[in-house]
Amino acid sequence: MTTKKRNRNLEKNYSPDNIEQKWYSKWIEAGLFNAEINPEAKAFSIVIPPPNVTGSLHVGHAFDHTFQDIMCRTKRMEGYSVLWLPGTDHAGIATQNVVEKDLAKKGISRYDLGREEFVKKVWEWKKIYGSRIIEQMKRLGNSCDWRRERFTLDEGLSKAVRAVFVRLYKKGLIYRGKYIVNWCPRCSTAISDLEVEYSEEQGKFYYVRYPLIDDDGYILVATTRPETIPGDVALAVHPRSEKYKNLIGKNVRVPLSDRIIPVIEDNMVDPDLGTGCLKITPAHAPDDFLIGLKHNLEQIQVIDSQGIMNEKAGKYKGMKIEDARREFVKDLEEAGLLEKTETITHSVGHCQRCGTTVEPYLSEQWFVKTKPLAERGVQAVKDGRIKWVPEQWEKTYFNWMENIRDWCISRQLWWGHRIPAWICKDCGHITVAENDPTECEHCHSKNINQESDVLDTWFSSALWPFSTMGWPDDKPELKYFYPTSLMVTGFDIIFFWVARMIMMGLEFMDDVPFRDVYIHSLIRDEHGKKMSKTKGNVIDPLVMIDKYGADALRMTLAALSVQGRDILLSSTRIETYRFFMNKLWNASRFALMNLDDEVHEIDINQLHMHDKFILTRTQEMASKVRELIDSYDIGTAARMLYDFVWGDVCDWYLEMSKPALKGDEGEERRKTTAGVLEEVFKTTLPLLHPFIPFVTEELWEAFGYGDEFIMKTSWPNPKSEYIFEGINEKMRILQDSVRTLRNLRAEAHVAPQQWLNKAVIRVNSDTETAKILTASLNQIENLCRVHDVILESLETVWTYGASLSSVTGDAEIKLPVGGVLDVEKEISRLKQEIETITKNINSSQARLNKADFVARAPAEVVEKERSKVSEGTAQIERLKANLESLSK
RNA sequence: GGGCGGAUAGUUCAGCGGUAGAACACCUGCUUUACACGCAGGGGGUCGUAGGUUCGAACCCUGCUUCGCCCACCA
Repeated sequence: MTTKKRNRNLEKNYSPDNIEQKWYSKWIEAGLFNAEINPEAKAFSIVIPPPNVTGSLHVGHAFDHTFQDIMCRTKRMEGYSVLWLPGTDHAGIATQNVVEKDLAKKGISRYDLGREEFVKKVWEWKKIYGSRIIEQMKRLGNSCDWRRERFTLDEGLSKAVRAVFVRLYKKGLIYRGKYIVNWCPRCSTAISDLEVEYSEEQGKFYYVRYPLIDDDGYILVATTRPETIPGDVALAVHPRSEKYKNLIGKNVRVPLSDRIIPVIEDNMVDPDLGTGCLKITPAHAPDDFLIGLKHNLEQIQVIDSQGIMNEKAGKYKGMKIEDARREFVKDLEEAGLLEKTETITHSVGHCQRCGTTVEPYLSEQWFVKTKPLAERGVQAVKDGRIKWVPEQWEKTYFNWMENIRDWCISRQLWWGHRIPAWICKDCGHITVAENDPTECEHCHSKNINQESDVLDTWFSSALWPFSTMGWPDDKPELKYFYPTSLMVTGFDIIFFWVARMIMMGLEFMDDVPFRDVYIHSLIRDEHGKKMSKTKGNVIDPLVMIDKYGADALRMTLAALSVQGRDILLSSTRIETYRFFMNKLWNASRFALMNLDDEVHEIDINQLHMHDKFILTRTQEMASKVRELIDSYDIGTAARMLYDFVWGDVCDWYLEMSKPALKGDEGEERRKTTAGVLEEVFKTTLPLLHPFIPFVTEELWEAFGYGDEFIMKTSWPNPKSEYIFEGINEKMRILQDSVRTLRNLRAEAHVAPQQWLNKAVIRVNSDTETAKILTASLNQIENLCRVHDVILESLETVWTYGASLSSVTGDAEIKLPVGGVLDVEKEISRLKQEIETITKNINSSQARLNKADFVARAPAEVVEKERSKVSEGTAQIERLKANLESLSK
């Protein structure tokens, strides 16, 4: 005989406040999140998508983390050795911008401080905000191995970044060159194609005349950027353009200047766009740049890195782009060179971080040659080495990877991994090395300077799955936990991050970075709007945790999670799940009030139908929830648990167990019922634990199981001795009868607490229904608050006087009401009921009348229709008999 | 220009081939000793639209309407 130390003094209402903090500290103390290399166990690993150190955790993170935590906790319970590796991202531009903004408040610019001082300031910022984010993760309940926390700019990762850079460079997969890049004049740095966000905007097409040399007339060119005309070096037309064929090879004069430029042909020109003639400005437009290279044209830069016109722009020097444009157009007009303007909508690129209009800018930059890397990445998914969930994202991935362009990785910033390249002032040679060189590797001059640019922040993120585990050193962690099992992230960073991790993982580990990648939807507000600080519709997870508790927030996010649809979150939703915590708490409180210290065995022979029902359902939950979680469907799992606890356990089982627990059914029944209750909670709490870790741990202890943390228990295996075939269907008959009788009570306006004297259930005595109901009469009396429920055959002569009647299945349920029956109302109710059933019979009959249906539909479907007809017909007969007796 | 996703009760969403479900909101009645963070009951939907496949369609296929997202070098 075992006994447990139960805590029967639970507060009446659940309060998460102290409980969550308490358990989190205990878990940490006990080292329960620590990932250990255990050759005996299978590994399960996740590296966290490192949040930016720029701010605080938002509800999107909370969702992301809840999902990962549910996976990790479940896998631990399933016996895996689990690593959930946490960390944060230095977030290059984003962080530099916030710190700069912060400094600007004090009137300081980064140039005032100088590079070294400024970077020091950012590190100070990182210290404060980075640790704040970590604290927030802990409040959520994240079961990360904090001993292994990493930062994308820490020493180990810097080593990895350098190693990767050098190896890619030596392999020819990183190159440096002067190209047109996307340039943010405000951030004063190059950005990658992905960091440009396009939006449709109103703009103007200026139709400009380029006077022909040696000929009368002019060529008309449509441009949106007249201020770049001083940078023009040619006009281009399509080689097969009828309109311009004979102008190829002629020369024109650049408007408002003396420069003469040629008319060339190039098939990149779209003859149907604008006037069909394109002005070529290689320094300020990507296409023009390519055409310029092809035709060996000069690159004349007229706008500088700050978006200001330079000396090549002549009189416009010093003007901002917009001002220069206005002035230039005015001058064109005065010179009679502007034919017309036309309003158009075109898409304009903006800097992802600051919204400034992006300029195509010619500059010296570093690039990753992505094609060869991408090919392997595509192959890995095609081979099934990486699985996308939901699968649809595979297409998006392929589409991008198959059309990938080289990745501009250099940033003219101060915060980030400085590019490990040293440029020799004497011979110009570039030395790329993992360790700081002291001399030029080519001419051995000591006169070398390190490249001042830093790397795109995503460059270091791309290495995250292996750099965090000690690469390039040969660490046992790498062997054991790499490839990681799962990557959980949003679709917004599939290209930025997921694709690049795949490429880098394959290149440097020769294996995929993760087996499965789960892409979840975005969290929006209750109206479907994207949450943003400016809109003021942000739901702060920390505020929600303070208000409702972390468990409630987690359960909400889990239950709302659906594949392929945005998630709309509101605080009333969280409230619903907050109520669920209380429900679970009180159900447990009830159980504890009725459990002895002694743990009672379940005597199978003592079980009633509802005991068998709840035992069976409990075992079903153990296997179903596990299956759902293993297939990443945590939404269904959470909702199923919610319904099970609230519906099956609380609404039905706890109510039905009351008489036995009170001792009304004898001591043996009391003990067995206690045993069932114990089994239900001992199994269900662990199933709930991954979703709501805190409250389940607290209850686990209250039940007296606290010698071992619930976190450390194994996932419950369904026990076959507690699975009773067909019990759910049997239970349904009881439930339907109860519902029908309760409905009659409500019809009769009987107050819920009032006990009625008598109710009658009439059913043929040799039926299954009769058998089930006979065994459950006490339960029905109890659940419906009727002192005496009488079961009698349908043939028995009716002797109980005026009554309300209804039917369910093959039973008729009657509630005698003495002389107070409202006959009129009862008649119309019965008629209504007859009508509904008749409609159902008719639709079933109509189907059965079709030969095709009977011939082609599966036998069981046909049989179901037949029984619906026969049962319905019988029900109508009974209802009609009741009607008749009323009409008399 | 390509691609993807959504359109189901007042609202937010499940369901994805066999007679429409949940939560919230709403209505009726309740201090039923686990829980008013609750209990019991109820009203409310021709499942965007037009066709097709099928014995049978909210569910599969095709067009259309509509909302949203992503990609692409419209000068």
